[in-house]
Amino acid sequence: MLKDIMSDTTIKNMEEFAVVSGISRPTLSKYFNDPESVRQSTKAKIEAALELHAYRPNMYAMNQNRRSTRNIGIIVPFLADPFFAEIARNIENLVINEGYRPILLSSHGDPRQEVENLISLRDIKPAGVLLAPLGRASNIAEVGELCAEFPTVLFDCNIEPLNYAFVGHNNTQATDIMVDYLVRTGEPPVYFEMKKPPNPNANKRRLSYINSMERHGLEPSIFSVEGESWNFEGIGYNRGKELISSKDLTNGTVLFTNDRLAIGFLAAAYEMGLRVGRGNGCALRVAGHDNHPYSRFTCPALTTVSHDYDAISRTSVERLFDRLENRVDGNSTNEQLFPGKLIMRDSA
Amino acid sequence: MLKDIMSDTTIKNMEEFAVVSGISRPTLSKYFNDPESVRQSTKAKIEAALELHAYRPNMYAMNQNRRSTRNIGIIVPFLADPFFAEIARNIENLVINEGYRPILLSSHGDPRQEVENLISLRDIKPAGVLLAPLGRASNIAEVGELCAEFPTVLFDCNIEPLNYAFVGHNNTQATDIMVDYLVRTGEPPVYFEMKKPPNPNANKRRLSYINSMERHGLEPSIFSVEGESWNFEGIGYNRGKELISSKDLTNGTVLFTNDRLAIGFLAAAYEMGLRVGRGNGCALRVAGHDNHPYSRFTCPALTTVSHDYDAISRTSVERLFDRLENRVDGNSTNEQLFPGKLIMRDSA
DNA sequence: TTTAAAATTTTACGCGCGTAAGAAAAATAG
DNA sequence: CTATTTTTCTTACGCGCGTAAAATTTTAAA
Repeated sequence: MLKDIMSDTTIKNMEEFAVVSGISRPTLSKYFNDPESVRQSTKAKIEAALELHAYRPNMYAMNQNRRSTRNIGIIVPFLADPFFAEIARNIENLVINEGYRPILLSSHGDPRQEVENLISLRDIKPAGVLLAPLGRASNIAEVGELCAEFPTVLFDCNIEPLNYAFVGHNNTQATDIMVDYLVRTGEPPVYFEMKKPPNPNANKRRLSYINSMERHGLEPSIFSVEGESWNFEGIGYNRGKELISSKDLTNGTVLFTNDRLAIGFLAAAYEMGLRVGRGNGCALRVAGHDNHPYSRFTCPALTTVSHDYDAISRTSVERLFDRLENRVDGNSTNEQLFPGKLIMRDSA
Repeated sequence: MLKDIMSDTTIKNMEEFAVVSGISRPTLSKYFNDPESVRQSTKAKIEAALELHAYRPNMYAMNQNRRSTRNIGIIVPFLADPFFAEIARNIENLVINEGYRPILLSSHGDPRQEVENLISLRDIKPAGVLLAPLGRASNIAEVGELCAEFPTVLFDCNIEPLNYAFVGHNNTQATDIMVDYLVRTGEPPVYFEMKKPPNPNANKRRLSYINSMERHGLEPSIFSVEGESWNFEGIGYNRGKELISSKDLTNGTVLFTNDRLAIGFLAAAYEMGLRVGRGNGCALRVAGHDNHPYSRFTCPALTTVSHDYDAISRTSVERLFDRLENRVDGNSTNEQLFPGKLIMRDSA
């Protein structure tokens, strides 16, 4: 590349770069740690030399000696879910903008993988961690140790016994507005969820559904279906087919605990000729929860409740950096929730 | 944790662990580099001590001095696409099984981000790299430098001028079997693609479509739609709506250059009351390409061509490790393609 | 049991950079 | 222009581990 052509010598370390730049090594070290910490004139000299000689400090040597690395560990439960992929992308960018290096790990829906991630995260000595736990299957003790060892912010899914910094979605309020909307606009909803949901958010949602229905003077009715994996669409599809053919679905509205189950169910309904939607001639209304990236493209488009993705990712990162840079007075509110927003589409 | 309770001393480095384990530091170093390289009896001693004292070598100190790190860089163009998320997951696991540490980066569909990734990858001094480039927007020079600097295997999308190790999907053959199937079973397909596809695979597919049609003695017909982002579903949806309302879609079958465009189109068709499928009473057949994880759940379920995901990810990793462990005679075939498989569902 | 081979220990140096302390130089204030 | 503050330079040591070489011990072979 250009830089190598212009310089006959290849810079191997900071010592050599000190020679060609005419700046002493300790000052260079200071510059690379924070470019603003040196005089403007020396900064200019360094950057001029950098243009010619293409040198980057050895990351391993740096991180071996620094009090703190600039790594931020990010762990999500299931990256193949576009929902988490989007959140991870947001968070990554925010972390980079703070001048840190995001390191993204996915637990792939597997508790053992999550523990593996927790362990291997220690190897990189992160300055901080943003962790979205698997939930029910998470190893609480291991997560607790991580929180004790590194500044950590949990997001998306809390582990309540830990009572640790958490930023997430207000499942109770979000479910409530959805139930309210459904009751106002048609048949009251029955609820569709997994018997053993991987994520405790599901419990909050179920409870909220029940409360909401009772507040409306209506009888809650819940389908709890089998299935333990993260293959939610598949579960929604298979259980949906069974349910539809069993004719148990007497009611005209189904509220799903999350969009991915609803996506699977909609495919099943379509295949079985069951017309879903809010229009005339529709046998069934369907609503979801999460505003999954694909919920716009279901048939019909899925009515759902959106997380405040933006606020949640932004706040998670902010809270972490507040702690890293000590601009926080210890124990602010542990749990920080953002309200959901009703997304009205065609399915309900 | 248990280990800390049982040992009064906290092990800070290998020196201290040498004392408590009764094994010399150089031997420990050897063990941590390859547990099988020491005598069974000493291995047992070390692992017994490890049970009691919970020590892990400092990654930064290790990697500073080792001839080669055990990091494998993995770069994918767009992780929020479940297609790539799935491939990345496969590859990650394979890399872990080889005893290496995968480091996953996403270019988020942005060429600048890709260059950033290429650069920041150098910081971790990877032993090898598995790179799925953005394609048309990729900085060929930068990718070329990476290939020259580290053992690299390209996958999913080749950068042909580089003529480098590549493992991918046989777009030509895959499109061909789809056209063949469509011609045998109904109206010959018109082709739907983006005018400026981000990925050169699209060019292969278009060409194959044209050749295939001509071989059947049929007139190729192509809709090239606008749109430059990676928001394929949105593009398929919006252009689909236009196309359907313009009545330009005289033909009864549409073959999409990829599933994500088809997913968006199917949503548009549904919304506009256009009945898609292969059965009686259907106005239009729709087929895709990729066997995207969500293609099972479209309405109707999408007929498509699948990549041999498994073979592609496995072979990519194998080829990389062949080079890393020198079990390869230099220049085997550069380009290695795996055939697609027709997935017959309800949309065509 | 003797001998050769293999594994381990001892000793010692180096990797590239962080960082501390005092001296020197440069910028700013008076 | 001198005094003071700020920044840089020089010097030096340490981080935790890889690794080389020679001495020593252990194991396997004869």
